[in-house]
Amino acid sequence: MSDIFANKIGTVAAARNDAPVEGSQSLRYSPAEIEPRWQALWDADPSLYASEGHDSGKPKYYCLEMLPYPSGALHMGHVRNYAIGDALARYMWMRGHNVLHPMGWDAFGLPAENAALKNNTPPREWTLTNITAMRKQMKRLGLSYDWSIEVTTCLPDYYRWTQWIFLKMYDAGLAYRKKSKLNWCSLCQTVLANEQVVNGCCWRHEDHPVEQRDLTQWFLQITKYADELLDGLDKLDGWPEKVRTMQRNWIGRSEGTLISFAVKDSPEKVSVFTTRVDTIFGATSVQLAPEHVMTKAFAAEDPTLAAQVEEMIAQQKAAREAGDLGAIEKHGVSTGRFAVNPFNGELVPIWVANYILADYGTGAIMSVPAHDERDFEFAQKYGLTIKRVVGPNVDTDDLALPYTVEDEAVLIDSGEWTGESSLEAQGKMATFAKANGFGTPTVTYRLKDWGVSRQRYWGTPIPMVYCERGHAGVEPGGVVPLPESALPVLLPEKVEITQQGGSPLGRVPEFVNTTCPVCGGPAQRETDTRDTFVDSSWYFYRYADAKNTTAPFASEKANYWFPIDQYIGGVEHAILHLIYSRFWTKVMHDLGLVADDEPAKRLFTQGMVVKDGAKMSKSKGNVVSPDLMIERYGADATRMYALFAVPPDRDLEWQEDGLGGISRFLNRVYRLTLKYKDAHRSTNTLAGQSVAGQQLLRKLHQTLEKITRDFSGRWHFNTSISAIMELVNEVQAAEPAMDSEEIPVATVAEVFRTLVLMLAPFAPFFAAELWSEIGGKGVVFRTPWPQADAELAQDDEMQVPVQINGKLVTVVSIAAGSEDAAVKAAAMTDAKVVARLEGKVVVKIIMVPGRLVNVVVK
RNA sequence: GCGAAAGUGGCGAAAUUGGCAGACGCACCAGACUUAGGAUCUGGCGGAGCAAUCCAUGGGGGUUCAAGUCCCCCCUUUCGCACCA
Repeated sequence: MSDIFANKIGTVAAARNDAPVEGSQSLRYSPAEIEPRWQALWDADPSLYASEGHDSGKPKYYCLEMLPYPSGALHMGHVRNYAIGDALARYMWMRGHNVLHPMGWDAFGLPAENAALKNNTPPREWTLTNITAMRKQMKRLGLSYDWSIEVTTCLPDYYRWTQWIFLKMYDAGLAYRKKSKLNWCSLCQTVLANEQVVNGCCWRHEDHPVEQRDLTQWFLQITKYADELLDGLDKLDGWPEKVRTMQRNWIGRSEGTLISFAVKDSPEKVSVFTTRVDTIFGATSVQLAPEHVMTKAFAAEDPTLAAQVEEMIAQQKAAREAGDLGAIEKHGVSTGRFAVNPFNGELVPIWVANYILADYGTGAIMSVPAHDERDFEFAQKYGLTIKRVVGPNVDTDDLALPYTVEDEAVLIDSGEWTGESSLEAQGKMATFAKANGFGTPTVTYRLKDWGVSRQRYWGTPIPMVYCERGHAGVEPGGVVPLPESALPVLLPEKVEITQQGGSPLGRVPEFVNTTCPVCGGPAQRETDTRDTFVDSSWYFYRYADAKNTTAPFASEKANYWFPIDQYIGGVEHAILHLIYSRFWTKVMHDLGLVADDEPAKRLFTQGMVVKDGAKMSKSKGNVVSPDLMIERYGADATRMYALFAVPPDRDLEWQEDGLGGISRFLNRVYRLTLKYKDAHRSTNTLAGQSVAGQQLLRKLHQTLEKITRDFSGRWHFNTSISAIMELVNEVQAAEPAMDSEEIPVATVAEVFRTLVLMLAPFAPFFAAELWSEIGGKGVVFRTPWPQADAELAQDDEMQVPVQINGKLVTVVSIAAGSEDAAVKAAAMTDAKVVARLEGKVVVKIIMVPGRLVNVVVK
């Protein structure tokens, strides 16, 4: 490839018509001329960014940035994300890796339908047009994606396999249909997963509260993997702690006990979930959620209670809609009924309370006011009994309540368990409850199964039909999965999209009406489509084998590339995409499709791009267009600025003036490189080295060391780039010495060659241009990364600060590697030090080898 | 309320292990060159002071020969969670 490429370089360079005047101070590099020229060249060679075979002998490296939604235009957040990924991918190539660096489109979703309504353009057309525009922008930015394996989730060659995996999940019992209460966004006209509800509002409409609706929907059984998802987090030490914590909280695993309380004068029992069974002797009431079945049963016999519960539910709904659930005051109402504490036979009143969540645990609790803050608050309000049963020791009298400590606490007034430690009692009492048939140790999760049905058009059709008449094993109207041979279930093109409720596909008879694949009788297709987060849960596997027409991918190919070595994206996906795709990977692992059970070894979440202190958004009017920046300063400068301004994990405050600085820097490099380009052709390599030459080489190798270290470690590209700037400042200062050849020509050549290579990951067009100018062989970003020479980087002198009582007095210069005694002598004989020591008594002298001398005086 | 991260010049920031606070860049100031340019080059640029020197990393305490960095308390900002029994 490189030979062909070198020829192309020659052709283009020769064809250029604006050869700059060498040595001119006003020489300016023109990104507008350089960048499109190289872009055209790269675009014409699809093999340029393609990964090599598995037998390439190189270590593999899978570098992945999160795929965008094709909204129509890249924003600065994208540019930043991709600039980071691209620098890394190019660097890994130069370090001799076989790199997979793909890009695709998360192309299903509601905005396409909204656009269709607004502009009367079909979603498919709108989406594909946007993809074309954004792909062009990415190319303009010079991003090194392998476009031959591009993945577009809304095309049948992709969603066919999303359907296929769904069928596998159905077979494995992981996909099921159930009626339940679901979050409904009236603006989106569809249900939402729990993960898509933010502060009680829709994730797409931040100020619009979701409603609860009873619907029959498809679910994926992510809860089956709750423990695996949780335990897996411990091994993901290449993920930010913040993301791991968010996922742990989201999963919300909680170990406890189910305790069954008998209801007085009733055959019914009420089951409560508690993590503190050790406090059960202090239970002074049972609290039911307003939506609890027993609440309903009691209310049915008691109109007053029914009205009160009704009001409670209404109030809660209002609070949710005001987006202020947290502020709602606890209140409740007694049912007049009693439950029996199975541990001591005590009768406790049954209440209904608004702070009991219907969908967590059993929707009922035992209330222990002395040892739970919420129960305490509630009991105080209603004057319920507060009975203390745990304390630091058995004799404690005065104790501030509620007392919620469980480590180092012991039980009081708790029958045969009195005096036991809380933690031990928890185990023993659960066992006792189980042995006596009124309790079970239980684990509860906050995580709920993932509702994936959406009442929208622009999504992956669900490959299921409902057999009208039914047949053996299937009742009339029952679910029948389609066979693999029926895939893909194509999304019909001509669909009227309206804002009215119900799935748009339901209004397309040709789609709905079909035949049952088992009995051949009439059947109706499922008309909901799937949540787009399903599409993006496995897209990165498809890159490994994007053209496969007989399977989602060949396992052998996926197993070569996975896990992803570095995944880069925004933190906003911490518990959406990133938990779904972990789940999906575990499922595919269990289905035998992939070897690993985690998709990505390392995750990096970059900071936001902000302007005037706020996230860029159209509504705030503070959006900076990448296209405009490229026009003004070029893609290289724009990308480099995004990396230079701030470390990649922090928020970036966009300041266009800073971009001007990068542009000037590149200009300087351009002028200098061209001025000395003849050095690369010089045959005069015999000249000896001079002090000035040695100094320049030292700086060069120090810079190289630093950048190499930054790439493998902290990714502080801002300091990598400032190190290159420092180097260039020194090169510029050395101009006279280079002109006079005091610095040998061979050294000049080495400096510029290395400089261009170091710039290649950050400014690819620019580096390619200069590489061709200095006669570099092959493609610059496939050229091996230069090796830093530790010996050349070694300083021959060191600057040792000298302090008196910790305050800096002077800095002494001394030969590098000098003995401590010599450094001490140099410090103590320094004129400034001598003057300051006059009349003082030296108590001791602290020597930090190679770093500092501190003289402690009295 | 709970949890996490952060707070350093006019601005973005740097300081790898407790060891010269402010690298690099922006803005600004002065100068040079000029067929005036949003070009380039040179120098300056935390505060006070003529200077020696002193003060300074959100505030207050502490540990240490030495603290932006470690410990304690407080303030502010951002993010996440928010009755999860």
